Amino acid sequence: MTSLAEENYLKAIYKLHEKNGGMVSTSALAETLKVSAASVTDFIKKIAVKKLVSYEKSKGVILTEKGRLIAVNIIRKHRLWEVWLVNKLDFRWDEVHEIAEQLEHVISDELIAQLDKHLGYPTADPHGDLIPDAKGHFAKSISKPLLDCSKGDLVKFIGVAEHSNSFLQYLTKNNINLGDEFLVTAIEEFDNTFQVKVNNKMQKHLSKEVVKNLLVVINN
Amino acid sequence: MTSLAEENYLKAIYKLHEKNGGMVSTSALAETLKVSAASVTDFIKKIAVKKLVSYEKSKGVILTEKGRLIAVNIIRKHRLWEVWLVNKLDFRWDEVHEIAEQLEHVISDELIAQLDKHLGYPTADPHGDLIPDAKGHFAKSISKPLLDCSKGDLVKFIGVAEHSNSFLQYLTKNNINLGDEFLVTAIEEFDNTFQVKVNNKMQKHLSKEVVKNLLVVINN
DNA sequence: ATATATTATTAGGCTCATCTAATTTATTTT
DNA sequence: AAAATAAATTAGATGAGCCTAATAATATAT
Repeated sequence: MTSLAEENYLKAIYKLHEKNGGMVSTSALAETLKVSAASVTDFIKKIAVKKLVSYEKSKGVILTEKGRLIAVNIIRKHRLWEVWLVNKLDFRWDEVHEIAEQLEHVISDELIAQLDKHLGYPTADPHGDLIPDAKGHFAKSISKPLLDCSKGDLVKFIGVAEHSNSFLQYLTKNNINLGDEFLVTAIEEFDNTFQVKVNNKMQKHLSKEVVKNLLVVINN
Repeated sequence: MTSLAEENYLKAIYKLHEKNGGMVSTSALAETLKVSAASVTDFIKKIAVKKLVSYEKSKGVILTEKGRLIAVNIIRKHRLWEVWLVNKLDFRWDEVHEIAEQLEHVISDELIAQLDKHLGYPTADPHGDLIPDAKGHFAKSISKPLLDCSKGDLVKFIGVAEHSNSFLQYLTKNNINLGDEFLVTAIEEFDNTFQVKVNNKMQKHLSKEVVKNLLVVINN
């Protein structure tokens, strides 16, 4: 059916397309999957035959609907497992990715249905990423980077755009957590650094790199 | 490190040795792993080089301590996952084996430690099989088949010797559950059928095949 | 103790997912 | 537009884990 390698290729194609749009290049896939470009060319030719991607020689690939459904289903499983790891097993949000990378490949629709129920049908994972439903449908995201906010905005921090452990740990270390309320008290035009008041208590000074990766929704 | 195939071979060798004692034959492994005898010969030569088994040509294999530790660890993971599936996700005891077969290969000592804690450090899986500790040590089993009991014995049903879905479903259908108390009211010498009073309520007539596979401990 | 039947091993090959090196195609730069 | 650089593809090979068919070793029966 769908091998481990196939699942990983489809997921990588999905994520790269989501990030950069358009066709996904051989080299980008080689980079994210840590295999040679030659291996990628080989493999995508095989999954193109299976109608999981459409492939234009030397241009790149894009998922077909069939391929997209498989990819989204893996993402659904990945995010549900992450919720479980954080909410039930007390892992931190910077510890769960690698474990979920393994769990996402376990095959059992029954299992995922029961897990979803056990977790109370969560709509987002511990990083604020939306969890698609069993049919591969995502809720419409209403968040935007804090960078796009204006002085005086009162917002709620609901997700991260960057998932690196170093960024997650930076936030934890600085006591910035999902659900926090930010009031933008000042924006420095010159370097795009933000002054925010967190939960109406501590004042924080955040770099452009940080505010670009904090996803927020306008509060009320 | 340890591939999926390797884990499955080691587990199969462990289980066959546990069941039949002595060296494990090529044909028995081929049968349980559903591969050809030639593949088994090939594979055990490889894991013998890795010192996971000791192999005597045409005699069979037996696990080394190194191999045994890996096998027991997989069994530990399998049984912990089964407990989770039944206790937390509400699966029935006849539904969990196949799912646990996949989950047991997930690699993360941290995960297993947290899962164990989340489950309250269980000592047996939903079929009454003992769960080894993280060092690969089993508690000494004190159960025996109901078949070995005598008239008048008051015992507690704590495990099954046979794990087939048909047997598990037979028990469920007949409302015989782990933890039930049996009073042996009569034994038919001729065919080894047992009359038992379950939980001091219903009287049941059990075949030899059944009483052979019900594991019990003497109550008080 | 020899013949028969069973079980195990060897020999040779296959597929999957990967690799490196060589070549071709596409994109930039001058 | 030609030259230089970058990206993608092809060709040929490898290791893991499996296969079938042929042979060898062991166990069983006569």
